Amino acid sequence: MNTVKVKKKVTIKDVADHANASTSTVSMVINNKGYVSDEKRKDILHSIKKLGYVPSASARNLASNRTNNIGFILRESHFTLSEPFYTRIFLGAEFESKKHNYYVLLATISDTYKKEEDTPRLLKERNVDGIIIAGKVSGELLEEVEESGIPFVLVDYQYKSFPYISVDNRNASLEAVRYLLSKGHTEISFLGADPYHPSISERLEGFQLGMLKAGYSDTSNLVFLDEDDSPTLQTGYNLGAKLFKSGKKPTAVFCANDAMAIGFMKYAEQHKIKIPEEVAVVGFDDVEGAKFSSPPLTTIRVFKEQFGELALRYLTEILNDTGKDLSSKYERGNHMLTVPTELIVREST
Amino acid sequence: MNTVKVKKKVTIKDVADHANASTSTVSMVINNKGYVSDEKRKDILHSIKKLGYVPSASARNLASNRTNNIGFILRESHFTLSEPFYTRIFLGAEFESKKHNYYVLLATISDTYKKEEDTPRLLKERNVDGIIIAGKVSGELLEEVEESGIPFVLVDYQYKSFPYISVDNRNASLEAVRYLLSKGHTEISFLGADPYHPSISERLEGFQLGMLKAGYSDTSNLVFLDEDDSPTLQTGYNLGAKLFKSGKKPTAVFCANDAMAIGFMKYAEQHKIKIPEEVAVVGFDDVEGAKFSSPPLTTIRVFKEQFGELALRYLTEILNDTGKDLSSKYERGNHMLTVPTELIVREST
DNA sequence: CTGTTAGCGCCTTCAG
DNA sequence: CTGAAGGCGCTAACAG
Repeated sequence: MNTVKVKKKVTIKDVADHANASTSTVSMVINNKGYVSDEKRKDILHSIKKLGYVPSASARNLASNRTNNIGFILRESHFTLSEPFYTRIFLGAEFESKKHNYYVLLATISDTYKKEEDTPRLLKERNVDGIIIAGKVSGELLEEVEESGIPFVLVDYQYKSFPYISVDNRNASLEAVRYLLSKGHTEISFLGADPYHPSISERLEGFQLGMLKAGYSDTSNLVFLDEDDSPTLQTGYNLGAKLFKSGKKPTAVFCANDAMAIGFMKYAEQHKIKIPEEVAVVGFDDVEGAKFSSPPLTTIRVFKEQFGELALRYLTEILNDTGKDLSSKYERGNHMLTVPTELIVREST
Repeated sequence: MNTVKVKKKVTIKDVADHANASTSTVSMVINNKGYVSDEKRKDILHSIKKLGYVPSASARNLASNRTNNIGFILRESHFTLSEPFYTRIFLGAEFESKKHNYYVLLATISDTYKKEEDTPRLLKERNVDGIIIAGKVSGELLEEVEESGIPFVLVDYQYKSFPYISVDNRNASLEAVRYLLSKGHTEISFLGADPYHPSISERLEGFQLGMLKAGYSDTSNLVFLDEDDSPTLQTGYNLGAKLFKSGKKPTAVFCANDAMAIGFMKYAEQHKIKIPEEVAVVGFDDVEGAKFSSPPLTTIRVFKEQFGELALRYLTEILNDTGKDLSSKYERGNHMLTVPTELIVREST
């Protein structure tokens, strides 16, 4: 048995006594609710500090029927990716949660999610007030979450008309194209994969829009898509091969993401194609490796932490909905919030 | 305002009524305490399932004065490293936590920790039953945690005589040396940095021990240490330069970690030194990149997830200490648990 | 604007 | 071995 130093727990009652107030007044002060005279409030705050009072989470949760927890659900494989994309999103949420006095509970799910069986404990036990779901996950899980009635938001993924937060892919791509055009490029190729993924198709659309605005209405023979594969290094490499073997000679290539861009550059390097002299390359994401590729990659930076921040803020606003009409604030069509991006120019252009 | 589907909450009382038992009996069944007749237990379990009863965390926490949370404290910079070392440790803890019905609350702290000011909320609010601290963190934080009286354990770090879990560095290094010896190498060099870090010094000791056992008692001129720097790619590169310029001609190099090993191989590649023909290289950690280095690196795999698992299990055992003498189980000297390793042979040897 | 008073849902003695 | 009853610390009406 351990000898544990138990500083006798100080409760709300102790504070009330010390400040000559009632527990309910103290409660109001703590929760910033109702009206308390300035003087009393000051007394109470003083007593709280003096006694070192810290409210018991379980007690207030029990009484108020909240949990003060936000769930963050994520596929395990996404979490351990060496590119800490989702990790940063989580971090953003965790950081923001401090401001709103929530705790973030992380739940990882396997890639082969099975309804019921794999239901995250925090959902089963309803131990959260709201849920953030990051990245592509099983539709079954999403249905379960929706059925639970717990407010939730998707991040970097879309499904049905569920609320979500995404990168402003179209505008970002548009900016990239404008930049390339401004550097004098006109033969610009787009390399993509998994074109049915919303993010990818939006990036393609942004590309097409940018070209269209510059007067290039037909880009079809400049777009290279790998429909079967996902946008990886290898895919970029393969499409690079395909592109050059097709006889096309674009002066610039815009890739659907950094991984593909880096794969493409690898192909170029091995085939003595000089970057940026012969072909300029732009990626998308600004992954850690983009800075260290050779040459360092010009790309569109996505502010990962902001994803998490926004998601958390969105939920807290719903949860503390004081009657303001949130829908007017958020629903522009069924589109939700977008996180900003920034073009980072390095040496590949 | 949302229309929320509220499946009326089913409480322990509902279960008790349904099963013709009292709430306390139900409670006992849930918590596996006391004696309940088999028949009643079966009835109760049946009712629980039938009604879909899930105990309320806050209620039971309030009543039992526990939180059912384990805190996981980690430096933010460690968390977002592109090598998901700590992320995996966290994952291991999270995974194991499910078995013990705990939630894991992650708290990141900045690299410039300031007592009081930066104290993680979960500590301040005492919202955890136990704490896992991963990686090197500020001593101030550690003192605070100790003062709190909350049981804790360090992972991959040591401080004073606080309980910790580490890699079995000595044995692992010993194994690496034995392996190299078995391949006929005798001139084996050790490359290290930050030699005052416990892990590094233990690896060096393992190396020395291995050499000693094989009859090479003096390894001093085979050991290259960078005292000022940490074991990074760059350090490995630099020590490679130093090694070869020193005129030494080892046939094998054992590096304190993979980063250094990869840096060393980069130097070798640039200077046309063939690996493994001229120099065999062994690393330590088995980072993601080890598989993709050229050549793929022979190294010692550390089971990251097990760190988290062990840490969590250690805490739960302390927390549920039923009177068994834990100290006898854990304290071998002040040394604590170690996670196993495995030699992974690839093409660099 | 402040104090009184029920519970929130569960655990835990303590009789029976 | 089982049931009754009190209380964990706080919030939320409701009086005053």
